[in-house]
Amino acid sequence: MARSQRVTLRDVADRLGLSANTVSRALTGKDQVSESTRALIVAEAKRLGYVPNSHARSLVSGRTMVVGLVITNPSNPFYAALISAVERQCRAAGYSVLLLVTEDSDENEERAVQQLLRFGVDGVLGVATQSRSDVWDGLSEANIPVVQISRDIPGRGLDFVGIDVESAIADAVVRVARPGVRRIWLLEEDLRVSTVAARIAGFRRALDELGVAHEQSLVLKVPTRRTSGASLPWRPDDAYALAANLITPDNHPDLMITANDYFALGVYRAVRECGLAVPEDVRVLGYGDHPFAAYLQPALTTIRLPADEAGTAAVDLLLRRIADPDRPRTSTRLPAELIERRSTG
Amino acid sequence: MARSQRVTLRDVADRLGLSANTVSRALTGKDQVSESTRALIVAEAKRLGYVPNSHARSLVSGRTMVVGLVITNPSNPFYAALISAVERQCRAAGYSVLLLVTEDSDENEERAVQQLLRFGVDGVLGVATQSRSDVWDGLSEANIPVVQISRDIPGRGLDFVGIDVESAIADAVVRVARPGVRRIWLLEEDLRVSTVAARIAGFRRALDELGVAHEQSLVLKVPTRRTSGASLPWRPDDAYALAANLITPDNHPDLMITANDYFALGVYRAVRECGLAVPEDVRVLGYGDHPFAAYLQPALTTIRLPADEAGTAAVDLLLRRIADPDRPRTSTRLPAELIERRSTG
DNA sequence: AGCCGCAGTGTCATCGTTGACTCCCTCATC
DNA sequence: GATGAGGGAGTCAACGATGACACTGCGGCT
Repeated sequence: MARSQRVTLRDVADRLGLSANTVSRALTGKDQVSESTRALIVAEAKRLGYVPNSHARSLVSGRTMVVGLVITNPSNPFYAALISAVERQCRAAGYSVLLLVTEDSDENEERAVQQLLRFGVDGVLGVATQSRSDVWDGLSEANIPVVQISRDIPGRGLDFVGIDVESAIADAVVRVARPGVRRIWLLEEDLRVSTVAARIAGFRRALDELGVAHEQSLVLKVPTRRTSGASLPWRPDDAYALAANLITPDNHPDLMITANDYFALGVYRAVRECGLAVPEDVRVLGYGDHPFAAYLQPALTTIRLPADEAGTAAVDLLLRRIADPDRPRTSTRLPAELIERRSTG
Repeated sequence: MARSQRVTLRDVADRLGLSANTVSRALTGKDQVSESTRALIVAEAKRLGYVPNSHARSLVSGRTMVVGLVITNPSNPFYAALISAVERQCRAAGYSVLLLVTEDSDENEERAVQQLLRFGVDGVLGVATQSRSDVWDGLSEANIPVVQISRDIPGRGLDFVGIDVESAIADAVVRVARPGVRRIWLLEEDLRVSTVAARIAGFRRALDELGVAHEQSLVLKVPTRRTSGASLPWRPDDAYALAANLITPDNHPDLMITANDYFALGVYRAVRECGLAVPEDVRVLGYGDHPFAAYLQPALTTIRLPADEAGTAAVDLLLRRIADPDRPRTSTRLPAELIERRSTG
């Protein structure tokens, strides 16, 4: 198999006795070419299998038609859905997606930003690790627009699209806590990110609205293992271990809120194993509405996150920002919907 | 905010009264530069915030340090894990990942290949739609190595890394079907892809080994909805609808195999609702070992897929292929492990 | 002293495409 | 028939980096 050289504009031009520039104009739809030669050129380009070289084009035009997508962990179903939505929306607009995974590590995030700078992407969509707030400054300095997704770094002048986590949790807890519910626990991730903070804030707000003393309540943190592998960030086992240690027939919450539906699996087991029942003794409220939630016994009440809308909105916002770098900064928080099922009675 | 021009080699060179070429040599680690000037250059480059332009580099070198990853649906947990593993392995080798999603559509797949050609990626990892077998030829013609993942298109001379689905299913079914099991049903996806074919083949092989008449068995296909959205490809509801229609106390399989664990959720409900029990009346064998499987009631026996290993192996293979285009074609099928739990008795 | 070799630099061309500019010819106009 | 306008095409430079090659000294050798 001969190492076939790639077909260039010149190849097409030489075949037809034209200049490379004319071929370029013809193929990019400029109007300084007669329709007859354009037809010739298009036909010949197709015949030779001409494919434009995007690097050469980027080099001279300064645009790449590539968007960077920085994600902490694609196995997180919310981010997986986000990736799909972002890719689809970018594709529709003619952009390609360069995917960078940070695994929630500082160092990877920095390297990702570096890669994006080398590439000179036209824009970036990113879920920040949030352990440092200045990591993304390099992009701003290079005039590359950044839209933060899900996690907000305030004060950096970046656009943001996320979910109104605090209200979602607050409203859901109030809704789900019927009279008689006094002890409410929250089973959280052990991460220093704004979404966790927002869930805790929503939880507290609910306690206030319900008039429940904060002392009766508890925020538990499931130790986070940095999954270096390609696995789900949340392990039901970890939630189970923590819950099983604390829940006894004499000491248990009336309502348990979990940071995700996978943790709820662990809680179900812990509750069951000490002879209690969901929802009679312990009501459970999940988060994320993963597809299995409706099929648990009892079916899990949870909060559905609009991942698809968030991804689409983020891309739309980014494209508008690329088109007009001077438009005012935007911060959008989409509402999340409570899905009531049997686990809350 | 002034539209800050990007810092180039020339900028660094001019500052120091050197030529651009010397700066290039210093920064790329060539040995024709004195250590003293190299130190000067490195310091100045850092001070100015120099970032190499990858497009310029690609243009002249012909290499991009980018790998294309073509996936049908990132919300499929197996592919999500694959994405993570591929990205991590590529990152470790200094490659970036361009992500293209096909949504199992012909047209998108073709566009993806086109994009990869424009980009001149150094290699491609792809899950093929398999509705046409020649879509990937363009890449081969351009001497871009392709490693097929999970789904194999034979006869195209492409490297392949996948899972030995047929043996996994065959062995698992034989293992799980204790004496007394006569009627075995398989609940499949309705897709014309090789993995589905392999599961069916494994199923048939198991029937033969068990000496069960094929007439007593059934392959059911859950109608596939093309999820244009960013959602899971498998809906428990669909499996439930199909299973609930066919399973009655008088007419039910002794063992039900499902193409994925989400379908098993639907089967659980269908079995339960007609007054039967898992595993006493109907044993259930899932596929994929999704994290909730261990937490179902009863816990689901299923097959664990080595997504992480597959992704890593695929990247390793691709890199070796890039290094040596003439090495013989490789086809690897990783074994999958049966995880026995209560749903099979 | 004269020559060679080599480390350390600079110069030039090149990758493929596009933008700015120039050129030429035709056709309409007076 | 001279003039101008303008469509259609070509020429040249440039984007930023790198490879090939040329050049400059300096030290060591004969």
